[in-house]
Amino acid sequence: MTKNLSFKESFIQDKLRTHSCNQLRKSDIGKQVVLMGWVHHRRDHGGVIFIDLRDRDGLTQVVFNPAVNKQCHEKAEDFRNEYVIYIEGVVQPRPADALNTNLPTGEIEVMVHTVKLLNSCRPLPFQLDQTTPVSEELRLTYRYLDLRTPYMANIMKTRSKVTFAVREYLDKQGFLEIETPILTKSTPEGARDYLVPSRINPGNFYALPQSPQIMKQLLMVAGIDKYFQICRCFRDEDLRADRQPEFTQIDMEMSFSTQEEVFRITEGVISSMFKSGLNIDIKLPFTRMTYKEAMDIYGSDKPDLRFGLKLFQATDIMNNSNFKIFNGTIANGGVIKGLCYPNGAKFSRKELDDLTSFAGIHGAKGLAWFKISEDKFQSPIAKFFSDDQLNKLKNMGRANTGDIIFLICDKETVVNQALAALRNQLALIGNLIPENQFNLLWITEFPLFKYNENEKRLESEHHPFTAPFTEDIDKLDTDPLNIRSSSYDLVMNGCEIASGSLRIHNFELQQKIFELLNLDKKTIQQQFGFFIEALKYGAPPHAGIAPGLDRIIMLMLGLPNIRDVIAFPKTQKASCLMSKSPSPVSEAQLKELEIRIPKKKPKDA
RNA sequence: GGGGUCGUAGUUCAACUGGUUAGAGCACUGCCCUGUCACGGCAGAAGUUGCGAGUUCGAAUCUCGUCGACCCCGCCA
Repeated sequence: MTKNLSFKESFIQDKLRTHSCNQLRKSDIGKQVVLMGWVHHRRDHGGVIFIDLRDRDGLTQVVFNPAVNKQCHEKAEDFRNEYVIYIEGVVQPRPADALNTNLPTGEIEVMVHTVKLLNSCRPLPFQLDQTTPVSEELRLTYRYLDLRTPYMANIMKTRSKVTFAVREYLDKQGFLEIETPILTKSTPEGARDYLVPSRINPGNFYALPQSPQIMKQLLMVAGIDKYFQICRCFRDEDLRADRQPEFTQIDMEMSFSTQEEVFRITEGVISSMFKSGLNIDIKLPFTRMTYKEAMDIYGSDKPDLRFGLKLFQATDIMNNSNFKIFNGTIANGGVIKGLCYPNGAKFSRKELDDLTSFAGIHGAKGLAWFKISEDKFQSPIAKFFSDDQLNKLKNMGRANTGDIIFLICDKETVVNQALAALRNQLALIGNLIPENQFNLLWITEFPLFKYNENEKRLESEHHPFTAPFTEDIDKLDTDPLNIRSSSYDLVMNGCEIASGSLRIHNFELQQKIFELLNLDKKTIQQQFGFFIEALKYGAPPHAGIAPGLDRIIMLMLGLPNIRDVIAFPKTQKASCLMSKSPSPVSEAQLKELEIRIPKKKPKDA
């Protein structure tokens, strides 16, 4: 047992703290106080010992002076980093030359006259003083230590405040918070489900919800009128910096509602989050843009509007040249789009090669570039084009001397995807993105369907419960790919942070949509039968949206990944380094579930 | 499934082109120090260079495989 640690003493009995470690100020001088917390730093001068006592909220310097209390001082000699201690003492002013202006409590200190060791601490796997960086691998393995750091503690506090603000706002707007099942039903379409085997019904599985979509619509049928839930969603897909297999949505649904009302409520939710989390007043209402506009000008349905670099059409200008690759691609239905990057003529050959391979990662087969100098177009392919073409290109890109124009020629989807990625990349390397700016943007009028080339069938762009755009509804049988939907996304700084739609509340229309998605009658009946049935019993018109809580907080705090806003996140391989999950289970457990794991074949077999 | 970056003491990093006993800061241990706040001083302990093969007289360094972390593509209604 650690020196000086007695089990008896280590329980605090009936004593409570009088203050947190970020509470005492000059006005408290003279008070008797009780503080408890962690030893953040110990400074031992042989005589007097200073300890920075830390809790969630901050630091307070506590002083052990042998001249004041010998026993306390002797105990403090053995204290080490992260020991948990109890102190009683008197708040006193610091000497005028020993103030610490870096600490809110820096004008005072507590002279200790009673001390108890509540717990000791082994040497740490990493230091918590944030003076040296720590690998994330280690932080995740000892997440409970990582969460003690002011950095993580502050994120958790902000997250809590923001979440509370959401509840408060939606409660005032008349929303009911209702929980929906975590053990629910697997449905086709969408992401891969996490499955949970049923012991009582062997061979059958629950699915964890990708979102409570159907349940919240059923709550509308149930007359709940306005529902919300801060709910966990699960999707068994590969992870990214901004994607975790379980994440939290602010799930909302409202009856007898319109897009305008959903926007108003959502803008209220978001602005209350910013107000409570950052004390920032977000400008309302948010900007709006149609999907078509966004794709035309930015090549993306989540454009970052904090910088320009708009795309332009160059198909007509650059067609019919001596450059056969362009001509051929256009003849096959391809397009040329481009963007002008100011002062880009100074890019080296290596930088351009890097940008070309970057475009390649995002699907482009090549990246054409034209450096603009006085009366000259420097480019490996300039020779294939007439002066007239090149001048028109310069005009189209509004290029000046010293700029560079990039062109990509391919199928429109590829062109847009690659140029949108290139646009973001150029903004990044050119430092064109202003800091501390929050650009919120509604994208509307998404297509209802997209075509899945592999499966040769229509897929929902949003989800199958999305209502078609009223004006386009008669195209269902004739021109489904050109139907717009009543769905909308909210984009912040080029990141999708919410997605929603007006829903289908008519069972015949819902059935029709399922059929267009090429789901056979049996599947529809098995997977969605109960839902279609519900729509037959007086389902009201309803609409909803689901902002992603983790992502919004990540962006609000300007963090590079979503893991930092989640207390116990998973690694890119979806495992928890701390608990080592997922992990094998016992034969007995598997037997109970009637699950057999096939033996792994040796690799060379 | 694919591409890329990385893995050295508890930790953060170093170790030149393959060449002596793999070094330093912090943490840790011991001693000293009564106004520090990333306190200071002296001394010490601490290494399967992720793991496994291979090349070589010789591997932290080169090659292959494997495990893990991160970023990206595919995927994510």
